Amino acid sequence: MQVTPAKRKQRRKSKRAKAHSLSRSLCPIANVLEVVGDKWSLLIVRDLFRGKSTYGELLNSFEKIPTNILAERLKRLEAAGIITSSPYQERPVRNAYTLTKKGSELADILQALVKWGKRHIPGTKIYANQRRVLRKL
Amino acid sequence: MQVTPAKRKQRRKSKRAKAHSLSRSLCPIANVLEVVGDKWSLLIVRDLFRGKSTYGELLNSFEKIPTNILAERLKRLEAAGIITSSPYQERPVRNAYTLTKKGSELADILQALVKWGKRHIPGTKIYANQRRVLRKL
DNA sequence: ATACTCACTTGCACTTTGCAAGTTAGTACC
DNA sequence: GGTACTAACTTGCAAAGTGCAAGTGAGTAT
Repeated sequence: MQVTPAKRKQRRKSKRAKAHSLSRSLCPIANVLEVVGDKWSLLIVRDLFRGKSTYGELLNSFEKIPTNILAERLKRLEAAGIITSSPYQERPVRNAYTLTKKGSELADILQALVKWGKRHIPGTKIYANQRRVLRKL
Repeated sequence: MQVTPAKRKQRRKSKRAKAHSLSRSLCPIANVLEVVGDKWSLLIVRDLFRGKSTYGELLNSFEKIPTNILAERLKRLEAAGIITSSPYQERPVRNAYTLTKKGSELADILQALVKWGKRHIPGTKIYANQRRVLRKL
């Protein structure tokens, strides 16, 4: 109780302007990659398709996403309207992350990735559960 | 004249082992993202679909890819069997980059990205030329 | 009161990116 | 043969991002 919080945020401002032209591109490909064009975002979406929903479940993905990256990506994905978080229980509050309609429509992209990967990268597999979920959409 | 001696500067080795588990994943999504899951690779592929082929043409993409990034990505994409480079003229040697069959089959992924982007990101467009090329495949 | 769990947050070393400037090989003109 | 120019990279370096481990806070269990 007596512990002083003293949270010093001290966020370092970027000195270099972030005004990179990618975001101003009219190309839908460039714009989509701005949102989900990194190594982890689509894996999080994949896991949500697979039925995971809590922070802990997502953290235990096979690829072992670092916890700070997961937290940051969840914020970004929520800000982008791809996922929503809502408490599934009070006391203690536990949030569940779920795909929005916009997010669930990423299924086409995941399917295309799976199709290409299975054809061109040896040794890849798809889990039955995931296939079923992706088929449905 | 003789072929110039390869001036191989010593590549800085990473001190931290790069043995991240992503590459060991069986999931095709994770594996595909290992290869093209960054901000630039698929834009290069997009431009090759659009008909660009030389280094200079790719450098002048709307999104202004930095030149060292372009050079590095071209090497990676070639190593991954997604593109090939071949001289289209001698004296001076000029190389043209083209998609392999494996690379051209990324069209499905690009199409899925375009479809989702047009639906969910306002202000995006697709160029007639690109649409035609992507339709063909 | 102590230990434990979940869901994060913070600190920091290391890595990747992005910008600019430099290099290499050739052509063009004078 | 000297300067100018072009294409295709390469290099240097600071800024931004990533990944690991450790810390935090709210709540539960004993």
